[in-house]
Amino acid sequence: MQSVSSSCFADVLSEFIALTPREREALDALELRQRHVRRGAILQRENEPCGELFILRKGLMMSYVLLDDGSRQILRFLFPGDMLGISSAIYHEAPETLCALSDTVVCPFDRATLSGIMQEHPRLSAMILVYSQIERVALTDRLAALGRTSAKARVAALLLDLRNRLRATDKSIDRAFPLGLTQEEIGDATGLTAVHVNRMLRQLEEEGMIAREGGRVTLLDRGALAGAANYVNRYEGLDLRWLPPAR
Amino acid sequence: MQSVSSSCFADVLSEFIALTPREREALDALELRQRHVRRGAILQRENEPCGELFILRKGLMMSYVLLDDGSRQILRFLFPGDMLGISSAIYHEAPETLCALSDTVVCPFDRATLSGIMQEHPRLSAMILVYSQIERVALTDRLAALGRTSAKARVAALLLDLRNRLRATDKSIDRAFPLGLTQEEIGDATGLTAVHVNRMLRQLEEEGMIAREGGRVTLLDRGALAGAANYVNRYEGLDLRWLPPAR
DNA sequence: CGCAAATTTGAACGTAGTCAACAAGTGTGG
DNA sequence: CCACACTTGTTGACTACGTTCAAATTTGCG
Repeated sequence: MQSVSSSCFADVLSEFIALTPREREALDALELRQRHVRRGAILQRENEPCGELFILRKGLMMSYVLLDDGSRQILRFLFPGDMLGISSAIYHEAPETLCALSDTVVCPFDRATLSGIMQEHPRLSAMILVYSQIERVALTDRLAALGRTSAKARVAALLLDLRNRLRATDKSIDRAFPLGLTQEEIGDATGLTAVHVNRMLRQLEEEGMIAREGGRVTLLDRGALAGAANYVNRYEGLDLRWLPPAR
Repeated sequence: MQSVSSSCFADVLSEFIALTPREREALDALELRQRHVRRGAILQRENEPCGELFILRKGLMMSYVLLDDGSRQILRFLFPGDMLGISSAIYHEAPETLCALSDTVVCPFDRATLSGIMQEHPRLSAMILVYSQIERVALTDRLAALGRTSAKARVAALLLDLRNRLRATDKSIDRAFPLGLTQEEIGDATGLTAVHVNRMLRQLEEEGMIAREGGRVTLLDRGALAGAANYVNRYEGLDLRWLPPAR
């Protein structure tokens, strides 16, 4: 664990509002320490007491729950700049597991630091609420996908979402990106079996909507994919004019 | 629309923390006005600009999205004391529709009022964040249910959840409660067809887990239902010791 | 190079969907 | 108070999407 300078979370917020120096300084407190987490390692386990929150600085993680028949539901993929474990912080025991999908770097901080920011910076409080609401809406989109769309649509939506979220931190990504997930993981995110995910990917490929080679996916026809998936990018279309003034 | 006195939302928060007079007064600002909404009426429509937020004071509502094949996914049932439309407030256009399932009373307020509370009352900001996280976790439970559990388990989970949420505002409810939903609505919430919901209810009844008569449901064996559903009440087990001090 | 994990494919199966018809409520207006 | 229309609930027969199981093949990694 070593000390670092500027906040990754602040960079994400800067996409939407101009942070004041004081605000930026307060956010830096979230990322004073950093910890390396190897691929496959678990940062927080479901039903265990949860001490810390984290900012994900580098790499890809996921949150999931295990059902008592042993099956897994992946709730969310986590990208650099995401705040991890807010929902766990409000419970005595974590409602979900956090696990690294690649080698990652996270910055741990405690509830008191969050509490301090909420005391001193109403506009940052509001932005944290906004972020948790964006996540909420993204979850409802996935709920609708699992409840009411076909296997092909769910896989297409996942590919589009991955592409957009990767692009948020790496503007060089356009049509192609490294998948970084096994077909079993795609299945656990979309409520399908790995076998059926395979068939759906193949079908999307045969229909010319995507191409695959060596773990990389290319979205050949984003329009057609979006149509098949009725996908909405929830990081767009925000209205933040009502936020409290910066302090 | 007429003026009323004490806040319904404050009552909900009081279950978890002791509000100061100043805090209670600030929350009263959310419920200065009230509006009656008839069964079936729509309070906010998906993809339309969203002006107001609401506190639900009386009755039952739901939020849902429509997919472009015309199918509907019900995202959440809303009960007295719930804050409605936070997620809509952060977007230019509402991501979901709000619709009354019974005759209801809501208290409309605007973003500026919320913003004002967040400026003056850090602990209330934190509680609003806590509430949105409880809702988030409840959504992930449903995501896991749709992705990874059987039709019977989803229906059982919905019945348990309805019972617990109704009981939160009416302690007289124990085993029996008025369902207040059509089988089609249960299907749209659980990702099933009305026909299959009917079969599942019948099966739960035949197995002695529930009883039905005239729109009322009785949960005869909550343990067995909870087992079939792996259901967790997310309004329990909170850890709020870290909240900022009241102001 | 050798092993384990991941992917691919086929065949059989089963859960839930679809379609259709009928019954039971529910509310409205005559 | 009844007649009618409409919504909701119920049931059966058939269909289909996605699962399960199994085996072969490829990929990635130590």
